[in-house]
Amino acid sequence: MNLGFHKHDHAACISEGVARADALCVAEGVQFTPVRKRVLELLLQAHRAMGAYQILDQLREDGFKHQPPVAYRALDFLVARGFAHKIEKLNAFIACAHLGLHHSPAFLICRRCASVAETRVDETSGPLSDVANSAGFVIEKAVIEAEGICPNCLTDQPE
Amino acid sequence: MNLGFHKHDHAACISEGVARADALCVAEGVQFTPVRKRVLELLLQAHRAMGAYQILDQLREDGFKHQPPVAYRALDFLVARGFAHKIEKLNAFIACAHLGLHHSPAFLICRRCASVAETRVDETSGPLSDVANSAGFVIEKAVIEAEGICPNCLTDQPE
DNA sequence: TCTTTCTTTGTAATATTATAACATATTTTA
DNA sequence: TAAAATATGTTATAATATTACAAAGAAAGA
Repeated sequence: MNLGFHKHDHAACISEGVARADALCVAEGVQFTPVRKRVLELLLQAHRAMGAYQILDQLREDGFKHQPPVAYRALDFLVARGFAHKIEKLNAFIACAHLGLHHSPAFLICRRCASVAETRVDETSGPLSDVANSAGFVIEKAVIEAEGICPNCLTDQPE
Repeated sequence: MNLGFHKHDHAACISEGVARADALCVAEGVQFTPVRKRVLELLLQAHRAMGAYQILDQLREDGFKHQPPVAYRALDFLVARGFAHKIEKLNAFIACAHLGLHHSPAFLICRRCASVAETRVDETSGPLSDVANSAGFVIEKAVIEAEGICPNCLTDQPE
C-alpha cells in the first residue's frame, strides 16, 4: 500500500484533495467557506501533522483572522466531515489521505522526521474488536497511532 | 478476559499494585519515593483516567507539594516504568492493569461513564504491523484507544 | 421579497495541559 | 566523606483548547 513515504505529484494531490472536499460539501449541502478551504489546503500542503497554532500563524500570513477559535472551528469542521484527522499523540491535525472514503484511520508517525502516514484498518475485526465484543463494549471510534521510524529515516542516517 | 468492567476487591487491587511496583523498583534499583507511590495509589484508587491537575489537587490534600512539575515528574516516572499509562485521547493517566508484565496496552474508553479498561494486544502481528512491515516502517510504540460504550452503560440506561 | 431561522464569523477572555530553568536537597557510589 | 547521580522545590511561562456572546451572512419558508 502507498503510505506517503515517497515522492509524488504534490500540487495535484493538494488540488485534488480540495476539489474532492468541495464536491462532498456541495453534495452534503454544507458550506466550504474560505477559511475552511484554506485550512484544508494548508494541511494538504504540509503533508504532515500541524498544530492548531501553526495553522493560525499561516492564516495570519494569509490575511485571515487568527484568534484560536478560527483555527479550531475550521479544524472541527474538517475533522467532523472526515477531511482531516486529529493525531492525539501529537495534538496536531493532518489532512485525510483517503478523502471521501468512509474509513477507520490508523497512523504511522516517524519520531525522527515527524512525517505521518495514514492507512486504514478494519474496525470490525482484529484483536481489539474481539476483546471488545466479548466484553460487550461497543466501539464507536478508535485511535490507532503507531510511533517509530519511517523507511526514509531508517536508510538515510543512523539514529 | 477480565476488563475491569465489573466488581472486585478494590482495596486488594490497590495494595497489590503498590506492592508489585515496590518490588519492581527494588529489583531495578530505582527509588519508589513517597510522592511516586502516592500518585500510583491515587491512580489505582480512582480506577479511571485522571488528569495531572486532578492528581495535583489530591496531592495538595495529602500535604504534598503541588506545583505542576510534582505531578508530571511522578507520572513520567510511573509511565516510564510501565506502572501507569497515558491515555492520549483524554490527556489523562491511568494505573497499569497488568503491572509487571511487559506488554503493549490498548484501551476501551467509555464516553458515558469515563471508565477505562486496559487490554493487551500483540504488537508484532495484526493489520497495522502488516502494513508497517511492508512499508518498511519500524513500530516502536502504539497508541490504541477505542472509544465507545461500556457494557454497564449499555444496559443501565438508554443513551 | 421579506423575514426569520440557521449557520458562520469576530473577538475577548480564560481554562487546561505541560515544560523550562535553576536552585536545593537527598541518595548512591567510589 | 567527597563526588556524582538522582530527586525535589519553586517560579515562571509555553502550548493547547474552550466559553461566551455579539455581529454578519446564507438558506428556507411565507
